[in-house]
Amino acid sequence: MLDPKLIRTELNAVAERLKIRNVELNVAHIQSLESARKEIQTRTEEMLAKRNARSKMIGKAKSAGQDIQPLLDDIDDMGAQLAQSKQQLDAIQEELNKELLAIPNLPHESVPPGDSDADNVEVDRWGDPRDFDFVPKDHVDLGALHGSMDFETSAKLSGSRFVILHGQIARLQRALTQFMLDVHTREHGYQEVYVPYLVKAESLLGTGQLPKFAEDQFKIAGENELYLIPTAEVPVTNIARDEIIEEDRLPLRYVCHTPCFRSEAGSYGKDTRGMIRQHQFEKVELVQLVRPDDSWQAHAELTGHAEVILQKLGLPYRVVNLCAGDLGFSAAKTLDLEVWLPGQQTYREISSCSNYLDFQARRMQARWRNSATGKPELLHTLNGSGLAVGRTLIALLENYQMADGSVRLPQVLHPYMHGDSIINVG
RNA sequence: GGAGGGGUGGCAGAGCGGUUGAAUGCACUGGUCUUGAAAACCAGCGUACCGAAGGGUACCCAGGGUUCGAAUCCCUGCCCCUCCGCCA
Repeated sequence: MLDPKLIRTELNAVAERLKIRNVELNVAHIQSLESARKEIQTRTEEMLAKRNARSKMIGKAKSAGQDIQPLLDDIDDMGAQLAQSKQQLDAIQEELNKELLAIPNLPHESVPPGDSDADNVEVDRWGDPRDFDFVPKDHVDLGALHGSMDFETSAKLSGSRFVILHGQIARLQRALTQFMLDVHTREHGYQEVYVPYLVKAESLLGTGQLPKFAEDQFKIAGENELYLIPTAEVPVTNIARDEIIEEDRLPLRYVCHTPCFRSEAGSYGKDTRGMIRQHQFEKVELVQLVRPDDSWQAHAELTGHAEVILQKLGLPYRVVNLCAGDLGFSAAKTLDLEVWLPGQQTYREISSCSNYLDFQARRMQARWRNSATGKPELLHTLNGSGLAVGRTLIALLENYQMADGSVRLPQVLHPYMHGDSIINVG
């Protein structure tokens, strides 16, 4: 959520800035709501003040032992009027709040203009795509060759966009997860957390998936309103919801491995082949809660932490600055890491590292105590994949395949594979 | 699933329906004292909204209700705790 003060005082400037996202703010509507709110609130509070003063007088008279009956007789009935005024105020505040919750974050000045991923700007590139002396297969063909990536049986169990992994490939996914967690906890100073995979609507509201993107979430049946998490970002960031964190505990750096569940509504026909876009996938997520002054520095560091994984695995990638049109709802800026996939001859997103500034923190009331002012102030929140495990698995298979379909594993993974250096076919 | 007990400021913890935004302690900030620190003492110390200001309004888990007046009484919901049962 944007600062309501900003909406009140700089509405036109906010609307102007949001145009870069192709978001058209209904300025007139918000302005009329706001001025109505002001008027009704003032009127309501005046009535309340009158009522309070009167009641206080009765209380004084009574404690002084005076007869309060004349005072009671004198009271005109303003109850109905007050109730009506209160109701109007509630209604208008609710509507105003609804409007505010639907406004996306303001893009940072370094965010390039543009409408789609075609307008994203490459800012860095690491590693050279390997030269193959044979035609590299994609991960689906490789998986089939190994007999350990099964989309037919998973479809029988659960429908499309699921997978069953077997044997060494299943183990490789687990190895990658352990490897990533170890690097981030041992080398980058993150604390490992384990969190619930089902969350309340409030938590999704806090990070910005609700109310606008309800159709992207899996909501479970049952008496409790719970959702499967689309990313560990939701439970981990919400740890700080309604909390005031002491300054000496900052920055908080969490790393968390969870499955992620996405309905992928609206992506029909997109990435239907293989493991690129699944309803369920594994991810290792980095989350940081920092002092506002530190968030851009933290964003650069966090992105670097995700890059380290790709570098250690020897996977070529590029860094892309998302254009305004491709930027997520809550983010002020996002750097995507895109890994090279020889089977597709293209770079594909494997990590998304975002700074949300105080946008999520305001929704969640996640605060810290500023020792300079002594006051609680909003935190800045950030997160990034470190990395998407399923896509890393794909990238490894495709980049390290050999002519016969076997896969040579990078050194760093050998300990996690019980010393195996190659995944052989058959 | 059964039976009880709770949700009050950063924390702990009081609070006959009336001058309570809320005692007290801790923590925190400033001051006195001290070479310095500790201790002691004094003072200050919630959040949000409206207003140029004086000031006003709201908030004691949430939502309703009773009342001239609700942290305090009633109802509903949510959450937590204890005991019993069941269970990976």
